Amino acid sequence: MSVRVRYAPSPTGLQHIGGVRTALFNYLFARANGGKFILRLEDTDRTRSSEEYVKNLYDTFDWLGIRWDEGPDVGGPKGPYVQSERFGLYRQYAEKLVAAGKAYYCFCGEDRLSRMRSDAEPEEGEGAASYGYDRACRNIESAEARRRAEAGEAHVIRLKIPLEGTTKFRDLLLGEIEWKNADVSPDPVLLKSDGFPTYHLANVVDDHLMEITHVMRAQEWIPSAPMHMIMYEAFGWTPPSLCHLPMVLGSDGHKLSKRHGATAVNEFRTKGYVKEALINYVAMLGASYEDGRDLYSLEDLARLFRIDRINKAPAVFDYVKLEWFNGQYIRAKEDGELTEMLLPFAVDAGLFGAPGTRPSGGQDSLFRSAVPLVKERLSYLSEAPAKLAYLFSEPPLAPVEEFIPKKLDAPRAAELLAIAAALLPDCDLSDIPASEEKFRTKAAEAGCKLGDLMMPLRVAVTGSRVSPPLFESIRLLGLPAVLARAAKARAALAAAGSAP
RNA sequence: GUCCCCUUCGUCUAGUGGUUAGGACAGCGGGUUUUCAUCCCGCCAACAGGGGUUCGACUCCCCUAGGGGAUGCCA
Repeated sequence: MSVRVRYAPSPTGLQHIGGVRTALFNYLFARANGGKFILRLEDTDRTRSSEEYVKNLYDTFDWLGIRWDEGPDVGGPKGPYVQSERFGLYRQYAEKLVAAGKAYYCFCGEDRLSRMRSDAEPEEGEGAASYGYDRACRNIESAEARRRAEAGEAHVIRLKIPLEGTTKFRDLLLGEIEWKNADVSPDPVLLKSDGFPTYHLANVVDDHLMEITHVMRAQEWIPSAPMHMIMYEAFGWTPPSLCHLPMVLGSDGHKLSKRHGATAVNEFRTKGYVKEALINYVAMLGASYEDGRDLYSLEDLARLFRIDRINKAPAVFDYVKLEWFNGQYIRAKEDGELTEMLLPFAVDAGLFGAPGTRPSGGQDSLFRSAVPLVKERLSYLSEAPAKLAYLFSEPPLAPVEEFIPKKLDAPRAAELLAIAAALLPDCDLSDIPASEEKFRTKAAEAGCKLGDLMMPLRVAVTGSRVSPPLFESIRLLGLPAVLARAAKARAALAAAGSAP
């Protein structure tokens, strides 16, 4: 039987790292085993589901380059792949369980249930309290229950969890897991009063109908696994293999959530993370592939993925390490591709005029030539515009002290700046080593280090002590502009020198 | 409260009875270098604790502790 796995998110929020991790592992497992990866939208919570989140889901995975073989947008033989479009199915299957005596109508209202829950809160100094539904409706005569339901009385359908005995299943990662039925959630709701299924029913019915062979989901689902097994048993179906993935935690050690910052994939994207880095990093959260390697492409991962290389313990999401991966992939990009990736960030940041302005022809070619200068200096794509701004507009004059090399003073800085500027017309800036050699010689004559000779010029040209390489910058900027900036800086230094 | 899962450097991990417990990120210290960065080299740093089993335990078993999760007409 060939492998069929699914990612079954509910569109009730933005896609975040946790979801991507689950999807990625399912995808990798399918690819590694020549199986199918299926997307199923679990939009059964009609108050929280929204189109906006569906769109975000598509955008996210489209960006990441993770594609499903079957799904709402691409179709497939087991559709529809949206649960709200399968509405009729669930009542039908729930009724089947009722008819078989495995489930029952429950007429308890929300008010009674919430009162019951708050009563169960452990009081100060009190011992064990029981939680969950008290099974009040379980013993209603079935004919009586049917009559009330048909009379229009609001109701849900609940699964009968056996009062005694145990339920066990074999988790592909965790091994044998056995539960006392008394510890399973007491008679969970299968069909809500609005006629929609709960996750539990929909997930079991659809996994069966869609012939899912392996369910890989986060470990937070372990407690509901026994109930699902009881359902498969009640339906007389063979359950899929289960594999509960370790959770991804925030730096505070808790389940990843909005509180942890930029966990929505969207935000990583706008901050300038590249997809390869995100995929590589997330794939390594809670799993390993081969020894001695850090960098894996999606294709590598798809080939190497194995369940027995997954870790059981939860993993903490580390932004710093992700940043390292990002730098690695940025540097690995070919210049042309990196330029295309950087361009939107430059446009948005207003590098070419007002934010949103496209580059002119000249700006475009300048930008292309400048990209190699920042490539090794980027952790995120979004950092590029600020680092290159001095090439596109004159930077504000730096404070005087910025110009002054260590242990020197303003007059000396002005002098070195003049020497450096005077040397420039004699340099062939397309030959960096030669230009550098000229400067080195001149620095020796002037009795200072090369760095000291370059620093005032660097600050004059780029507006900062920290900048991309200076000779290349000067070449891109052109001599006239550079000399003008140098002159302006000299004037400022002179003024500072004459003031006490 | 109850139930379940987990436990190797700060973090991600390798390890499947005999290793100086390896790698990566971070940190620290050097080197290359026109600044910054890249790159290179080095250092620091872990088997939660206690019992067993065994000639021998990070590896197997038990207990304790700690962490996490679940306990919804949300998924």
